[in-house]
Amino acid sequence: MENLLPNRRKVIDELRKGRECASQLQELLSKNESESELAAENLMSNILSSFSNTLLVLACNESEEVSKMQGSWISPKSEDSEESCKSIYMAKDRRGCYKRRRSAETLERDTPIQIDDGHAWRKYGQKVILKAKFPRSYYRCTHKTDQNCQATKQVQKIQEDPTLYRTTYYGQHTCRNFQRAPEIILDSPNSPSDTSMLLSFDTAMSSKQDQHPFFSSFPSIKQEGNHIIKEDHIPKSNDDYLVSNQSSSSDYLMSSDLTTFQSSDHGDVISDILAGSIGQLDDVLLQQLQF
DNA sequence: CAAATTTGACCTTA
DNA sequence: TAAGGTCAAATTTG
Repeated sequence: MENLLPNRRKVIDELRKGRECASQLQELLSKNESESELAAENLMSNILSSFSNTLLVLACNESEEVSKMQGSWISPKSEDSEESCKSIYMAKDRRGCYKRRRSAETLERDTPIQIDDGHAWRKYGQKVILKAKFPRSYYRCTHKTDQNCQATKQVQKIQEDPTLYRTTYYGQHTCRNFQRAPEIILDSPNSPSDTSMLLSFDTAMSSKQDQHPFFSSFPSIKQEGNHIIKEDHIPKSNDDYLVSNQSSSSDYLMSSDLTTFQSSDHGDVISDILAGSIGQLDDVLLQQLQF
């Protein structure tokens, strides 16, 4: 719990300065057209992202409530939340008897690499999306068959920033996965995320099942499809053309607790920030940091 | 050999 | 009808 840095404020300050500089530099670079500058500009984007994400993480520690939704989560349920239940008819008994997306419980998140969210996923499709540079991959829970777990997710590389993947989660995990947790549980500092459940207001979506609808609190050892922990390269299952030799530092995003994603208004704010340009980050984020 | 991925066909929705 | 989501046979992987 007390993992707050003693001089956290200073850190934030420094980060802020750094990001400000990076921001200015980016501005400068954007005025030139040469190719090398384009590359540099791209780099700047990444640097800015790092700053921003770090600030977010720090902001997470600020308060428990805030922490849960801010782990770089993006836009809670964007779907057509209103008319979601308009097409209930499930077709013939044939192959395409799948119904449309079940509920509006969706969640997006951008991560530097394909993050391991602690669940076992099985890839079941990949599509080229119109006007999108990168294909979209479809995953369902590995336990769809044996436990009828309905959770799915889609992963797609973000066009504006190919170093990031946008993952959209649908449905909740109803599966119980016993095999992957044990060894990691030893590490206690994470466990408060369980108690955080108690803070969750929306009993609506937590219907007696797993406490973390989309994620478990712990990183898993392996994940099908996209293992992020493997040694030298990231598998190109999603046909990533880029090298993305990111560090494995994505762990900092792991503590997110979904249960709050629709209960807070911060979620929207943050999502807008991250989804859009990072330049606006200062205003809102720093407000939330309010130091 | 079982489980995971790939990939084109099939299905639904707008 | 086009675009996106899913299925499932073929293929790959461990």
